[in-house]
Amino acid sequence: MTKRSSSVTIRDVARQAGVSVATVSRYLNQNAPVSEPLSERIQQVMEELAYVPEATARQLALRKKHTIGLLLTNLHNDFFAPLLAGIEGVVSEKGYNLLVATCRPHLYSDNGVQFPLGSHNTDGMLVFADSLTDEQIARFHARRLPMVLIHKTPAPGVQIPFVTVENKAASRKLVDHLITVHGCGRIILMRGPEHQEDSYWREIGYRAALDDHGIPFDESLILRGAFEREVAYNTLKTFLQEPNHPPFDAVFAGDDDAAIGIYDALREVGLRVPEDVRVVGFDDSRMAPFLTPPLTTVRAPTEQVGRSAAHHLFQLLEGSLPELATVHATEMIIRQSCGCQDV
Amino acid sequence: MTKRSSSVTIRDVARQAGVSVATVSRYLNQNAPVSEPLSERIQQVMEELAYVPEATARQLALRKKHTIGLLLTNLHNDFFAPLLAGIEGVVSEKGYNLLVATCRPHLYSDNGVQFPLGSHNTDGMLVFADSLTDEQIARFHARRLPMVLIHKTPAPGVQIPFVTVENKAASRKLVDHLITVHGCGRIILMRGPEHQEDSYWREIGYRAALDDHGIPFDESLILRGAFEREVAYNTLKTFLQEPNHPPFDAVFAGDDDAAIGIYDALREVGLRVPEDVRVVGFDDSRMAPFLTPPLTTVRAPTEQVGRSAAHHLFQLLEGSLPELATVHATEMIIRQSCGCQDV
DNA sequence: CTGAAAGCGCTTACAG
DNA sequence: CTGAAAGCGCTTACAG
Repeated sequence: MTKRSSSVTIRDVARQAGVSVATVSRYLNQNAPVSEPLSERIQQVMEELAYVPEATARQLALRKKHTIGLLLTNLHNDFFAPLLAGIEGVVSEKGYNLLVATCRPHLYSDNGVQFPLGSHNTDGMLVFADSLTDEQIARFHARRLPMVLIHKTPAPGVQIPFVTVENKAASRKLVDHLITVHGCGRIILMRGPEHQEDSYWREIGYRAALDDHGIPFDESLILRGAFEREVAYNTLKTFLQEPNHPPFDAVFAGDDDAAIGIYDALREVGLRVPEDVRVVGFDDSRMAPFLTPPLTTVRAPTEQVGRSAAHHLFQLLEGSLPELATVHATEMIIRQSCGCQDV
Repeated sequence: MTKRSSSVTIRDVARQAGVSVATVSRYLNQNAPVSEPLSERIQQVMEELAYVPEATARQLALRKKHTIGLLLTNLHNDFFAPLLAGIEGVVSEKGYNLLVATCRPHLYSDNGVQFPLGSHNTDGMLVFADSLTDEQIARFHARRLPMVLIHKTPAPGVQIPFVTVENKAASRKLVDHLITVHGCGRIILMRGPEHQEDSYWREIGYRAALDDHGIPFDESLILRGAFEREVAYNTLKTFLQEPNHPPFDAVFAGDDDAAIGIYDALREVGLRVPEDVRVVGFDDSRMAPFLTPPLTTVRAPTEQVGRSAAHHLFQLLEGSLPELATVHATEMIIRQSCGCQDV
């Protein structure tokens, strides 16, 4: 019952068991032989004292944190649940800890910014999309912090493994479907966040599809959606309230979450999906099949992306080189919001 | 360019700046006066060397981790996204780190189990539902680890703050609605996980409503749902395949996620919601209003629960005593799955 | 197989 | 205002 600290340390158990701390440490880590009798004494004392090793001391001595960091842009999208589930699964399987933080680097200047995650508290990081700028990523990389990027490609020449999803071809196919099968010609594109890669490639796919059919690109049909339900809702609402907005017959929502906002905005002005306007999304979130009408979208294996990313990070930590680029396949899922009948 | 470690330490900057490490430390923490000239030198050297303080060393010296732990049962339910968002918000606002882990204590014996989270790596823990047994909680509590329980009440006599949601009255009202307004009399209850409190109180509410109307409780109408979509689906499917299963006219899904599984199972055997069977849920997840038909349910302020819990934990860490019991109000949300018309 | 001792990178009385 | 030194709780050569 000492005054200074209520917690029992390795010294306490060593003293109590009549051995050196080195021996206790060895027993604990099973990394050097310890005789039977001593082992028993130590084990017993540890239980009596309910000893639990102080992780930070161990981390300091070993210069290894045994934890990986996950940097996200936010948590307000159902997209993140499966991503987290995938990551957490492999992290815990490896016996590691998972530190989760959100970070919007574009929001604040670089001066004196202390990042929530970095080499000071993790052995490696999973960096989602735009949670870090290219410059910040480069800085971490220069200091040799193991990283893998998720839904984000490193800057040219920077060799950081990344795992993402096929965006362009799938988007092109989706928009092509709208054009070819449903005769759409005035398709609104609800963009994702500025400078976001998924957003970028989905737009490229959209443009390619238009091009394929000789439909001119119309800037007035490009709206800001941010991959967020509320934002998409508000943007479309504003667009619709404009007395003479350009005509349109479909909207490519950017992602499923935005599609929901779009459904709402459309409904409020009495436009029916898909009769009056066709809507398609991206992600195939858990919700997509249950919307009214069920959402035609692109399936992205988000949980799998989480798992791959985590695996690759561990490969890095273990000294082997994972593939630099991992692009998971996506698949068009036809449901009814595009105008198709029940499948 | 030393061999041993690529990272620069406080000694390096002290040496380079021609001051003692104590001074660097003081400058860093701004907790003791440092003269202008030295401050400038130090600042400059820190930048030159790109110095970033080693968190673990600091944690060890201060005996404070500056991180809180969140223990979950799993991540495969959309319920967790808003919970995490609420928690992460206040944690990062406080400048703390968030360690996330999942844990199913009922699955393995207590022998030699090393918990992923505890006093060895956190300053305090947020414990969700049954991620820990009462006994395990008691053990952590005995060692004075600050904790707040989420959607879980401490064992009798154990004084640990908890934040949860009103389950019983809301469930009673919901079931009463089914009986009174829609004339249901054979209502299936899809239970949540075994021994789970939310599940327990929702059942109590269900029974109370039955009682209010003199409807006898029928064990054969109680099904296992686990608050999981797949489980609920399978259980109901099995039930329906039984050649002479008891008749029923409604199902109280336990939670919204289970409700989705129920929709599916019902649809597959050609039963329509709400015409043939009424369905109600609990949580009011983001998905609920978009289901077909829109789900009548109970709104639980999950993100707010996350915020409260985190706030209370910080109060504990700051030495003040938060309220022991925080029960957030819930509210019945009538939509169409119960048979009501568009509201 | 076991122990004494140095070291991991910080902080903070204590003395000046 | 500043520095020398002890301490936080571990691990691991080094010597036996």
